[in-house]
Amino acid sequence: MQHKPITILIVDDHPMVVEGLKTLLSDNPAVAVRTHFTNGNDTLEFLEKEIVDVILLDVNLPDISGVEMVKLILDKRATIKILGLSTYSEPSIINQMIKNGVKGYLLKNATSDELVSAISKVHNGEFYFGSEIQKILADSVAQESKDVPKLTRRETHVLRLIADGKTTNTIAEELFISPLTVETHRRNLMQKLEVSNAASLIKFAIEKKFI
Amino acid sequence: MQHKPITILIVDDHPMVVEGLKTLLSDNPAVAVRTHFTNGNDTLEFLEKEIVDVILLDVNLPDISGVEMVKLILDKRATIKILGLSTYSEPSIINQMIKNGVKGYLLKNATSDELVSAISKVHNGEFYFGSEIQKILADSVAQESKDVPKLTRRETHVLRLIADGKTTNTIAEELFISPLTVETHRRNLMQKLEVSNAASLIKFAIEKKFI
DNA sequence: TTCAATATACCTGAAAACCATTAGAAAAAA
DNA sequence: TTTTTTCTAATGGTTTTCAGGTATATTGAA
Repeated sequence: MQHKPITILIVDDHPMVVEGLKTLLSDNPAVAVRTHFTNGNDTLEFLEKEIVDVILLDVNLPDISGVEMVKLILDKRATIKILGLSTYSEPSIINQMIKNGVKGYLLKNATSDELVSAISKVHNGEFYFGSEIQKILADSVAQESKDVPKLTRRETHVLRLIADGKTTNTIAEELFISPLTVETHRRNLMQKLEVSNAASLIKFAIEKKFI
Repeated sequence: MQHKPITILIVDDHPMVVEGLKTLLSDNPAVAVRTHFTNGNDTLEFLEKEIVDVILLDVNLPDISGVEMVKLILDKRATIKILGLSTYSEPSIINQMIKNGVKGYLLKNATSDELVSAISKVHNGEFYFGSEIQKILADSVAQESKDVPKLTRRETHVLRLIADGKTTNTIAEELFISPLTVETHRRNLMQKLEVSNAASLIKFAIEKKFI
């Protein structure tokens, strides 16, 4: 049975990758690369007038973040299936992309087969996440549920300032609150995070990207 | 004037990039991609018997680190010109690669022109570093010369332990020295690093990869 | 071998951080 | 609207850090 080919839009600022994708997909009659863009704005402009079936979207574009792009594209064209594409796998970004509506996610070390399979899956309304991505997702879910004890906004703010090396008094001045309050926050932070000194607190802050 | 084409070996575990490079280079009669490998060991095995002019070497291979690869390749075939290739630019890695003997460095968002130009330059015995890389190198040199005030081995060790969240007494026990000595080290560290509290000390330690 | 750098150790006082607990006001959630 | 959470603040005490200086053994390089 002969279908119309799936039309593809490539959005990636790496010429090597763009050419690679085109080459990898050129053998396959089931897909047709319509065109490509190297930044977010051109892509959005194109989508004002035209439409494709699947977008291969690099996460790191020079102008607009991948996470933002997903939202903007789907606001405009809700039916387009977006397949995220990145070199390394950052759980938080992947999570956000999924929250915003990507239908699949590929690492750039994916094989030609994976690529085609991912495209046809998302085009059929299914999801596609490679085994590596699935592992990351599982890990991040597991971590989220146990690790991070949900800091309040104020606590997060105070933690950031503590980790900046600021003293209790400085923080108090900066936030227009009493040093005693700052100390209370610090103590609550240490309790929540189950640490017993400032060092571990700062380590936590840096590791969890609070800084 | 018609030269023999420059023979190229591509080493990268991303099929998309490999295909992209091949496509980008296929137009140009001055270069000829001999073959490609997706890991370090296969590459080294190949180089036992064969030789090429220029190797396009991805920094992040699955088996051997890029830095190590440069050394291993040049140990075997000192005349080969190696052009480093990576998506993101990590100063320390780039520096190490250069120390080990790469003749140039490209980011994967390089254009086709840059790519060809880089290849021909390194083949002619020149160096090639894109403007972004040059900026990184300049920055890292500038930083190195002023920032890091050369900690002694002991100080580094103590710093690591402090940043691990260990108390003075614990550190003292662990190193079989007096807690007072640990405090002295801490004090000297703070003086050297020009910070006035433990928090900043830990931040320094983490940022400078002491941990 | 001498000298400089390093690692070790100690003292002291002031400042800051840490611990435990309580509690009212404000904001968010139910 | 009521309930819960969060933010604020205080008391009072203990521990740790910070900053000043001093001093000795060890090590490595000139």
